[in-house]
Amino acid sequence: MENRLKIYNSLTRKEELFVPNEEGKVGMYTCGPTVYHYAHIGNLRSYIMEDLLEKTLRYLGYDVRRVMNITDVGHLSSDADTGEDKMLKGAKREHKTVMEIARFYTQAFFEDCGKLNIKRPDVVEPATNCIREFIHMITVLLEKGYAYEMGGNIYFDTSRLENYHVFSGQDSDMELLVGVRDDVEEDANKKNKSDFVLWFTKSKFEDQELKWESPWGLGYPGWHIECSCIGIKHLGEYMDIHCGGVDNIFPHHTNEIAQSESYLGHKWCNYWFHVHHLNDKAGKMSKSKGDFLTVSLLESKGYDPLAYRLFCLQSHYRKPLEFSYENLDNVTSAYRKLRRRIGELTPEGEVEQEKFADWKKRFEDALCDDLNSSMALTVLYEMLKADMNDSTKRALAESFDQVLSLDLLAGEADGADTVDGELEAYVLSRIEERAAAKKNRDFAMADAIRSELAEKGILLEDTREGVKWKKV
RNA sequence: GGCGACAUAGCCAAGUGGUAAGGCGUGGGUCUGCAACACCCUGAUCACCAGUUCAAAUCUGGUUGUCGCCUCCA
Repeated sequence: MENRLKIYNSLTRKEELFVPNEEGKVGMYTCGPTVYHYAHIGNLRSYIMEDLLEKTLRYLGYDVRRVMNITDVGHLSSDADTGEDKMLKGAKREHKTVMEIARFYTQAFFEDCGKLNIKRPDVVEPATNCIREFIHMITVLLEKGYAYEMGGNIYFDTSRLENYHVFSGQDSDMELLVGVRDDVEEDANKKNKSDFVLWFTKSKFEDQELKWESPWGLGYPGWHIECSCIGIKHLGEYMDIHCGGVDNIFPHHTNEIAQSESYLGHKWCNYWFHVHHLNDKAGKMSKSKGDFLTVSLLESKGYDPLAYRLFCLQSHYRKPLEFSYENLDNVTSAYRKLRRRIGELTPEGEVEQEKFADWKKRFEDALCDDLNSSMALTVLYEMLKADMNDSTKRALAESFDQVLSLDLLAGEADGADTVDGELEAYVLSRIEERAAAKKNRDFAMADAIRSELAEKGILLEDTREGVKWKKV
């Protein structure tokens, strides 16, 4: 097959033609959530855009295998063995065990993803499932001399690498710059400032719940080792694309590359895909400051989660995006109109194959241009305006939706699905009475019926095709 | 202090050398008993300054502003 997708590669800092290791097949890895709390919509932006990448690859015909880890242990709030494990913090907060917390928030995460039409990765692997693999990898790194033991912990020795800071223009000078931030606590055990922990046995906080036996004593893994291990476990020694939020570039992805390539002895992953942040007026959205915006919160305010998906798709994944309710209102309105418009397409006539192929190509071209989702949406709008029969438009919308995943064909709910038969019969009879009243020009009666139904949550609308109603 | 990104109409946003896509909103109109829907019409010279060029939002240099990373973060 022809490789057409151009994608920005953080590693080379250039847009490149995507060429997988094996023709037609893609091994894709995504850094999953640390399941200590709900995901906020900023976290979810990354997963939406990664979902777009995965679906674009599938749409273009690639056989994609996607792997995601679940961080359920070993993610300290500081890497210097001083912070508290995030999982443990969550458990304390809610008076539950770490495993209960992990299970609960893992499920919550996938529920949120479901609402946003984010496809579940082919493989989802919790870190606690792979302790044996972590130990193996660390053992090999020690044997090869890339790691050392100090003060009870195992560290990766970054001085063994010629090019540790693979992503940035920063190089060894970095050494001088680390620690500029006041709040960075340093671990005296490290030989080099950029070294990082592979395995902890000594922890300053004693109540770490999850510990495993290892050649170096009872302990638990460092944060970075899991993604390397899980990636290699399920995708082999050569990975095509590794995804994550931009904030993962350093130190997480930098460290992943360091340990993976030292372990494997060769280049590991060719393309690095990083999604930029969702900000609010105050800047970067986070769980510790400002509003904690979750999918459930948006729903409770009456927003459709898919309107948020459209909100993300309207923008480019490599641009910071600012969230505000004003913007979301804009998009909600656009989303409602778009669905209604597509829902009104009547599937009559044959699909015009030539035009179908032509518009499909235009849609693919937009996506192939470094996932220009905004342009892809424009293609959708232009397609709807183009000179074609409804069947063709409908078929195209359905096709595009394989990637966009906006439930474009769902149209406006007509109410019948969600309302029981008795109420439906009543509503229909009232609509008839109203029609009769209108015929007699008794508009007072007609309006009275309409407001009575409105109080029951039934909204009426007179369209050219007759009265439409829906329950809200 | 170091590294990096971004700056296009009220809002979101495309466009990387040839006189500014698209969406939402606004205003006007058609339709309608009214409302809603739908449809039509409606808007910017691209942060600022200097330069390169026949030609720049698009290239170069500078200025300003916003944001991110520099061991919690998607």
